[in-house]
Amino acid sequence: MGFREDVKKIKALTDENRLAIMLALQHGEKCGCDLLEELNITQPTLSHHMKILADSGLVDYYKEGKWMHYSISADGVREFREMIGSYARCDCETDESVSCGCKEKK
Amino acid sequence: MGFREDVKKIKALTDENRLAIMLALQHGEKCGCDLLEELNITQPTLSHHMKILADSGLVDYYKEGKWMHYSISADGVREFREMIGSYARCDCETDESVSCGCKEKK
DNA sequence: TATAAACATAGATATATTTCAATGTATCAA
DNA sequence: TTGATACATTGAAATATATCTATGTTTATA
Repeated sequence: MGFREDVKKIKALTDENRLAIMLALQHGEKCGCDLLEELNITQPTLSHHMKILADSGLVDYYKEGKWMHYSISADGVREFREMIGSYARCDCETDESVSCGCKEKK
Repeated sequence: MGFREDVKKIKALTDENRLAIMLALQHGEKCGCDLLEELNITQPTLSHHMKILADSGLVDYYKEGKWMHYSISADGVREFREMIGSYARCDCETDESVSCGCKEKK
């Protein structure tokens, strides 16, 4: 099972600061210094979070001189949502023939 | 910001066993004993994970005699995906006028 | 070259999470 | 009533995570 990679990607969104960063990037790219002003965290902490978001594929980045520019990855977002959808889904027409073994234990 | 609750919900899917449980429930409800047979974990560990999934709203349950019956919550899944989509999204037509402050520092 | 700015890395600490063994509770059956 | 089954709770141990301070690296500028 390749759950480990998916868990790692989903963990990108399990931190309040990283959620705030995703919202901050929704209207276009920003550099690290801009993000630092919006979030009450230190620069090393921001660096830590941006690495996690970039590794997940949700955030793209490029370096321009001294500045790192971050933006939401449209492809990353699409793939992320598809991946989430593969777990957060249900076959709503429940097939009783595959229901649980307790039925037979009665 | 109400990020804390969303982080808590997203954490429901950041464990390999809980992802396996979501897949195991995709074709209909199952009782705890069935899930125990599929997952190489102890009963208290399963109980722990089911509580987290139920608290997130992704999984419904009811008790029937000795047995707990678990199933995917269609409403929970829909709300979960909408919540994820509020963070994993981008306004793809980037408005340059709102780009980051570094532009002016040059 | 020397300095400053932006960012990354290393190390330490506090907290959170996963897991299990042991035990408790509720339900059913003999 | 007694024993067995299914599940929950408690407490402990190992691991992971978030955060900071201190420091290193890269780039631009005086």
